[in-house]
Amino acid sequence: MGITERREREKEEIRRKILDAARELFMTEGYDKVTMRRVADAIEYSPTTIYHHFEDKDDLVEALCHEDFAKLLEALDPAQMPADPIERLRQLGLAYARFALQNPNQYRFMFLTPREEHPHPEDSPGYQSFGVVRQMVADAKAAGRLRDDDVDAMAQTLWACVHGAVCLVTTFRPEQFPCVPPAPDLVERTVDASIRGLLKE
Amino acid sequence: MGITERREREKEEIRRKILDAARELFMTEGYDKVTMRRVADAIEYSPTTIYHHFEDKDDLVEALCHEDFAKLLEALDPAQMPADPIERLRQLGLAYARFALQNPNQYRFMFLTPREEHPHPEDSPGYQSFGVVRQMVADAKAAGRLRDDDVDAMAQTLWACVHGAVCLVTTFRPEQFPCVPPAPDLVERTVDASIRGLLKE
DNA sequence: TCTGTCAGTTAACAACGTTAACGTTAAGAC
DNA sequence: GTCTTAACGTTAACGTTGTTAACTGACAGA
Repeated sequence: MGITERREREKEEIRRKILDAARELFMTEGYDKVTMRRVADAIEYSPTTIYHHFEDKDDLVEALCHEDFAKLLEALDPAQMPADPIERLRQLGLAYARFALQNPNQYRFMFLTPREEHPHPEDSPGYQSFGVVRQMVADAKAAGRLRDDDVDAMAQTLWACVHGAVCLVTTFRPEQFPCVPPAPDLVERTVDASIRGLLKE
Repeated sequence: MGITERREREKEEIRRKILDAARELFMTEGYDKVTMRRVADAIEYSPTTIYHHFEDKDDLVEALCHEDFAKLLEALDPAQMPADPIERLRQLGLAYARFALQNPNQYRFMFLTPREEHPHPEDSPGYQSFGVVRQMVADAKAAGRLRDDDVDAMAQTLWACVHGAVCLVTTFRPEQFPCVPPAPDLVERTVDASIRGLLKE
């Protein structure tokens, strides 16, 4: 049975090659510039080959971003956060923002592109990432530090605020910002303000 | 000179027709579905004609959104807001969100599409819209209600938070939300939390 | 040795943004 | 009244995109 295994391995290898080439293009030039032909050129295969490994372009980019959700989940590792529940939340927000600013194109696709697709399954990194936020909010609430009872709503509120800040910063170049360029610490300020807005008192 | 005037008028009319047809497509089906050919079909002209009125597709959509910035500015009319500076800010945030939720496709193009283009000129509705926010934050600060001194940074923070909430709500359908569907009042909650996060005390 | 599967190819399709080349119309110059 | 010129419209094409049908060749298993 070593032959079919080698076949499997080879198939996996070229799938990997496609993903790597696509990621390179995606990170440096964005979604539009990832054309099937350019990816094919990069790996020195014909465009049709890609369709033997991915259903279509969206499926390819989806696979790319599936991997990135795993990276996001890693970046949010609670083990690396301080003990104080509020300080933990703060560091979580900053880690999330750091990921977004370091991978703006992936971030756009992950959180800014409407999907026809079904929800993330419960064991997916995407689902789990939100679970981390939710858990930390629940902890802060259990510690009596939050003003509200609805953990989900509070977690979503925090997420929304940080999401908004990184969207603005990654969409507009500084000189395109309305009136004045973005405060250099806009993301931090947003994290702080949104958390403060949920605190008791 | 009545003739050249009629010519002008006719030219303006077809420009209007193009814009209206494009807006219809844009609102109901989104940016991708606005193809030059479909717009041309809708107004019963050849695609080439559009190029006599707009430089290219982006120029067309840009013109569309220029009109929408004017609508946004209208929607933010401070005259319709209550007197209390904090309550004013709150109503401003809600009005902004209402505009975004009612015109999701335009909103995406206005605030979520990276532009090569230069900043909005000072007298443009886009620039002025942020001016409204800025002014209300300045008023609240003058009333001694805010904790911080940097008016621009605070205005941007508020903007970021509301922006984030409407982005999430317009990007994901409820069943695609991670873990649980969005709190029905997520936008309100975000407005409230972000303002609260800037208050003195 | 034959057969069927599977990974890869070429060549084409339809749709897109865009443009060159070509009418047609009519305003303004003489 | 005739000529020129500009404006506005057309058709037909170019190059690019995602995608697919139809073929080719290798090779495991009977």
